[in-house]
Order: sequence, then structure tokens, then C-alpha cells
Amino acid sequence: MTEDINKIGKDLEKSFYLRRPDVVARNLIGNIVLREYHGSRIGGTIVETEAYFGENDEVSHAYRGITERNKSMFKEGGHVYVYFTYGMHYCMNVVCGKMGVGRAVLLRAIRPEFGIETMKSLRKCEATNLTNGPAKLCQALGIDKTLDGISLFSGPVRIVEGQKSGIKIASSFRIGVKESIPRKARYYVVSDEFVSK
DNA sequence: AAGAAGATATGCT
DNA sequence: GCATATCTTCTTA
Repeated sequence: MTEDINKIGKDLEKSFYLRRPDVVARNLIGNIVLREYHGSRIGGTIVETEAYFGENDEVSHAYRGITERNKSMFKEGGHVYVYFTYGMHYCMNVVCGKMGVGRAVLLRAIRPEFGIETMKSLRKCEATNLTNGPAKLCQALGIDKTLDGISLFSGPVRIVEGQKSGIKIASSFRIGVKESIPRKARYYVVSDEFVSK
């Protein structure tokens, strides 16, 4: 599996994740999420992310400290934080920074590229609506609570270098939260049809 | 022990 | 645009 993934792209360096979440969020755009799913590989290029801080960020799950639910958000950068919400949805984050700081980047949308048929069957819908939202993307990639806390370097979920030339990245305020920090922490590819609405 | 809210998606009006 | 599904986790008593 490792060899095949390297044909698509190299794993991002560990040091990539040991930075501020807004920096990681912006630089994740254009890279590729890969999910090993029942022997096949599915995934695509990241086109939309949001940064969540720990302290000074009221809406972050990490704001009130470590709990059973959010404990993997406090791991070292390069791990995965998956949480369950609204009684039916999973969302996936990439943890960043040093161990214990509780910072992460929410993956909000990807461009479906690998294993599109598999993703369609997981989502039961068509390609334009496959992965343009944080919970949709998790459903399409078969991501659930069992993947919470895993490493991006050894498990069934990887992030590898993608082709970044020719894309325009813009920022805005985050979606779906009462904005508490005067900072545009959402990053997305300009005029990409797979960005969430 | 109980209640409220939630980093959402979908379907209907 | 708004209601609703649906259930885990945290907060408060």
C-alpha cells in the first residue's frame, strides 16, 4: 500500500503539521486525502478547510479543555480527530501543533478523484454532491469514530502532496459557528465546484 | 440524573 | 428558507 500511495504523492512531512492551524489549513489546500477502504483506495484533492484554535477560540471543541470526546484533538500534529454530531454525522479534522495544544483543521470539502464509484455507493448520490461538506466527505470516505485518533503516517487515512499550481486560494469566516475570533480561518479554492455552499 | 445544544445534511414549502 | 432527523457529549443541579 505504501508503494502505491507514493505513486500518487509523497506523505506530507511531519513538520508540516507542527504549525499554527491557520497555516496548516491554508497549506492543506491542493493536497490529497487518501483512504484505504476494503482494499481499494478512495479520496481526492482538498479544496476547503477551516482552522480551529484551542485557547481564545470559543467555538473550538478544545476551548474548554480535554474531554473524552475531544481527547485526540490534543495529540501531536499529524493525527486525525473524528467527532460525531447532530445524531448522524461525522466530521474529520487534522490535528496540528505540539501535543497538548488542542488545535486542528476541519476538512470541509474535497474534489472526488479516486474511487468515485465507491464513494457514490457510500453516499448514494451523484458526483457533484459527493464530498462538498464536512459530513458528506466523511460519509463518502467511510470515515467514522473508529478512525478517531489514528496517525496520518501509518493508518488507512493518509494525506499526500498534490498538484498546487494554478489554483487560487481565498479565505473567509468560518461556516456554521458563531464567529468568536476576528480572523478569517476558512480557506477554499476560488470558483471550484466542489467547495461547500 | 436530566436537559440542552451541536464545526450538518436533506427535503419540503 | 426553514424544519427536522437523531443521539452523543457536556453542563448543571
